[in-house]
Amino acid sequence: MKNFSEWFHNILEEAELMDARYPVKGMSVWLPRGFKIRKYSLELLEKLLDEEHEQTLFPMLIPESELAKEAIHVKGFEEEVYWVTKGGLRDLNEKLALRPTSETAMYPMFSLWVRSHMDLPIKVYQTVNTFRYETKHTRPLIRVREITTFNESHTVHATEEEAEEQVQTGIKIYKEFFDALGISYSICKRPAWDKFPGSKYTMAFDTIMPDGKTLQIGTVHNLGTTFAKTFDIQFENDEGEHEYVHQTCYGLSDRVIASLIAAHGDEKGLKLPPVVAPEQVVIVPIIFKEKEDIVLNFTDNLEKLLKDSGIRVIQDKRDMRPGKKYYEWEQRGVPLRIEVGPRDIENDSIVTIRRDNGNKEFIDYNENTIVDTVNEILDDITKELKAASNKFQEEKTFFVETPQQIKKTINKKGGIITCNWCGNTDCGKDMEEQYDIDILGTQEAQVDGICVHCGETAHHKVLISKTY
RNA sequence: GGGUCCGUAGGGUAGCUUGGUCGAUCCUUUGGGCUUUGGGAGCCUGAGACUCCGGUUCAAAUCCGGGCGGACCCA
Repeated sequence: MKNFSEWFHNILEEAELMDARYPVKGMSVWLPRGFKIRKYSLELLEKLLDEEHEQTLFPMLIPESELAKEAIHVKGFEEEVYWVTKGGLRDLNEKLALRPTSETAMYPMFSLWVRSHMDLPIKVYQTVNTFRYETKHTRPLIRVREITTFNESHTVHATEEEAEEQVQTGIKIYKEFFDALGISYSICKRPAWDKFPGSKYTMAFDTIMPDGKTLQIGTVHNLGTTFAKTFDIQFENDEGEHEYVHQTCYGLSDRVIASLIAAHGDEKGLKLPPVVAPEQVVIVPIIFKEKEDIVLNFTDNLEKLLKDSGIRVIQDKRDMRPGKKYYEWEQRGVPLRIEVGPRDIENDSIVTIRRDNGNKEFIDYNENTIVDTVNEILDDITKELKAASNKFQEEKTFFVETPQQIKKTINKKGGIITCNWCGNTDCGKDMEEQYDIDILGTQEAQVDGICVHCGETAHHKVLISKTY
């Protein structure tokens, strides 16, 4: 892929996922095919969350007074908040913010809900849209002004330990989610200057894009008691004393879809993991004059068999050359194509072509086993897509030991660089400036030696890259 | 915040320097018809655009000013 940016922009339109021509900067339209991918992705995620969370829905408007309560938090967002200032022709008494995220919408309510330790823990999530007035270059799904798909979980606990455990649970859920989609990732602790405003610390998932830059695709925050103190969320413990709660929150966004597209795509177009593909199988009947009925009878029957078993299948009977159909469905990322022509029917076989590796196979046709056969292939495609994505991220991750190597590696190979680091904020910010990169964060590791940048004793393994 | 560049059918473009030949080029898209179908077929016939406002001029897609929109670079 020569130019990822351009490829990404084009594929959204070519595969009929989104229309970015909506006349407001940073806002796009989900087209039916894109919306289905989004829907299947969300179903997968919400199923994982439902095991221990409950789904809720909070209002989109937040009064200025609530939004402004937590000083550090609001500072992190104030430059990108959209405001509603009028109701009809009248000025509102109090400005209302379009939620940039929902802490300040939810936590005043949590304060009402929590009375005793019996009310804890609370674990809720919602999937909503949020708004951020981005000033940098917007890009569909990656940097947008309306995040149309913002899945945010919020939990409330009696103890610090429980909150700490919940952070691990959040990470575990997201891992499972990304694994199911075959999206590779690295996890690290964001540096102090880049954590979620108001949080104790932030754990982040980053995936690597085809051009070597990384994209943040998920975050898990330990909020400590900051918000509890601001919004007065207290409970009565079993000794009758009031204590502040410990909170976490974690979220995912449209960027998951962006990384899904980026992780698996190639020059031909999308490669969709079967679990989220709007069409998992496309049947292309090869129709010759005088033999229409033979072929169509066969493919209609095949389509019904697959459909009845729950496979998302589409038969393409359009009056077009088969070649054109192949290109089109490949561009759209359908995992498996089945071709059936008169010749195959004579031989009692069908042709399968996998989108992930392009392999073409003639397989014997048996009505009783075809569903199993197709499911096996789809499962294998899922595995292969994930393996390929993980391999790419591994190959693009480099350990370096000198400042020269940082520059050289970033410029030549791109990707993620790991090295020893002192953990000092001044040193970190200096690195970001000097090497023109971002510090993603640190990972737990036994580190010997010195900081690659300042030469002090190293305490961490740090991840750095160019980012979106 | 500062700077550079750019706006021609749904998408991509030619024309602009040197105003007139533009009734605006080509590819793609798209309606209808014929024909055809094992990797983007062909033919016939239709559809579709000069970002907006003002100025200069006999004459503006083309020159000038402004608005709106977009891309990129720097802080």
